Amino acid sequence: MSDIGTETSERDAQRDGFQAFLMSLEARDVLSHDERSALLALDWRRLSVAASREIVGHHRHTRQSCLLLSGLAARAMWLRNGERQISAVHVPGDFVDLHGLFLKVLDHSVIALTNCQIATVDHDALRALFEGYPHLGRVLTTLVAIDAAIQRNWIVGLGRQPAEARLARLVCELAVRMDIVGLLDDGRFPFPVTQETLSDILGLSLVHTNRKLMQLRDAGYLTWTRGEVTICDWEGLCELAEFDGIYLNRRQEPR
Amino acid sequence: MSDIGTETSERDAQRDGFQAFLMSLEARDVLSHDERSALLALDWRRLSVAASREIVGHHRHTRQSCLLLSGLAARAMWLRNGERQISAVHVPGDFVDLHGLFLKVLDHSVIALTNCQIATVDHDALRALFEGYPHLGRVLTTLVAIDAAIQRNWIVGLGRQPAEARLARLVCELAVRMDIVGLLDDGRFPFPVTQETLSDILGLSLVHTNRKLMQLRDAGYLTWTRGEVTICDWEGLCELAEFDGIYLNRRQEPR
DNA sequence: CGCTAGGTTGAGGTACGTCAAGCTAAGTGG
DNA sequence: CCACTTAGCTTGACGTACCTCAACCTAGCG
Repeated sequence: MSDIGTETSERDAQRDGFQAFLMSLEARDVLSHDERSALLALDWRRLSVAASREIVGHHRHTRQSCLLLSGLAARAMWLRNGERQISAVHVPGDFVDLHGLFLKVLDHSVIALTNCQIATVDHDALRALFEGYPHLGRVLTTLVAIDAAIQRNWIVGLGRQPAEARLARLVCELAVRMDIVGLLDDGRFPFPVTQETLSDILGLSLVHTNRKLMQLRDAGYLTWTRGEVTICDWEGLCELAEFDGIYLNRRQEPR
Repeated sequence: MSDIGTETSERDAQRDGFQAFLMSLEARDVLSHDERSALLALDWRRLSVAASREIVGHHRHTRQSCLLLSGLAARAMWLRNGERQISAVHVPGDFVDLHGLFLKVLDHSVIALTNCQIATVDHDALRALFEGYPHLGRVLTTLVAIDAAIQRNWIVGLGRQPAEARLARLVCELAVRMDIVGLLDDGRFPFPVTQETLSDILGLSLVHTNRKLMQLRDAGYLTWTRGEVTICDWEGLCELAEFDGIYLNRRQEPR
């Protein structure tokens, strides 16, 4: 393909939903024009997934990874008694199972929390990209490492924080992640999930989740209506959650 | 250096404590002779760290990563009130902060749970290794991804399992990880940590940890004396913990 | 106008936390 | 060889954060 052709396809790709992904990458390091082009020139396959459908199945051998273009998704694991724990929430721009490139078999499912637009790419192509563009490979691997850092943070919340602080922590984290991909608008971001889903994120019962959520609302920290969270007291929330966003690595650094 | 020289240094390195690391890698994929040599030929710097000292500090810019040759270590994070949550336990052969190569700044400390032998290596050297040996780089990155898979498993335990099952899960996981690096001997492995440390791993109080531990002992699942865990009923423990070791990726696969 | 999914509220139970004490074994100084 | 100390383990009593069950309420929607 000619230079002009590449340019066009890059612009197309951006217009069509890769913006969040690029913002996520460029929040962590500077990408060269070549790197961006190579990334977008991969053979992405687009799909729509309806809310609550499975995006990636667990315990299956994977040959491709999946990028979330729009919508919300989550990693879910089930216990024998039917209880569910969500171990990650994915926002647009997240490469939801890039770790599948290394693990081959996943121990969890990825489910769509809302209607989602996704783009998948073959592992073979990704491996070639990593070899051809080592720096780009490192930036992508950084995403995997940030993902793990987020999980560490959840472990602290689940292990040592009471329900209210845990909830506050989640809201703080999501706000920053949404901001990174341009979806935070004046302290407001979309989060159209049920309180049942929320309770599976926080490791709480539905009833308790509801009570603590109302408590945060009544105390003036936030509002949460019609699938949208509005943060009213950012400082207060951070204080309550003991939130320090440093682990989200929002710094352009040579990686 | 000549071939013979390399051979010798490789053998020396192995004799001196890299066995666990190599076993951990080779449990996940086949390494070529070249790859093994290149890995061991890095400029490793050896250190001893006394129990309960810090191995890696948090919030500092790191320029090197640290391999655990012998002993036990843990990732720890503290809350304002002084409570501690441990988000990972490291066994010999673990590359305790390989993710630092990508993150640059860590959000946690790594502390020695026992006296430890460690070996550090510069990030520059690692980056060069990743570029020169892409496949080896992928195997190393697989370790980061497995580390994250372990964390996901902890999230499920912390969020949805009662204390007893959570404890059982930890024991199952450690047994398999110890086995991978050759430290499991007939269902027995060394784990000389206090119950206070254990409670910080499980997100429980010391007293409750003690009671549940005794319960597991009394029920004949295991013994835990003089810093050694002996599993008496592997099937039963797995059943109780709902443990499925698949997430530890103990399979030689092309990565 | 009735149905349904999701949110809210109340009452009572339980797993876990806290406080406080006693126990045990290993180390230390006389 | 015997106090004495100390770190870690064990036990009891009691408090609380969270869970369960069971309603009821509300807003959308056919």
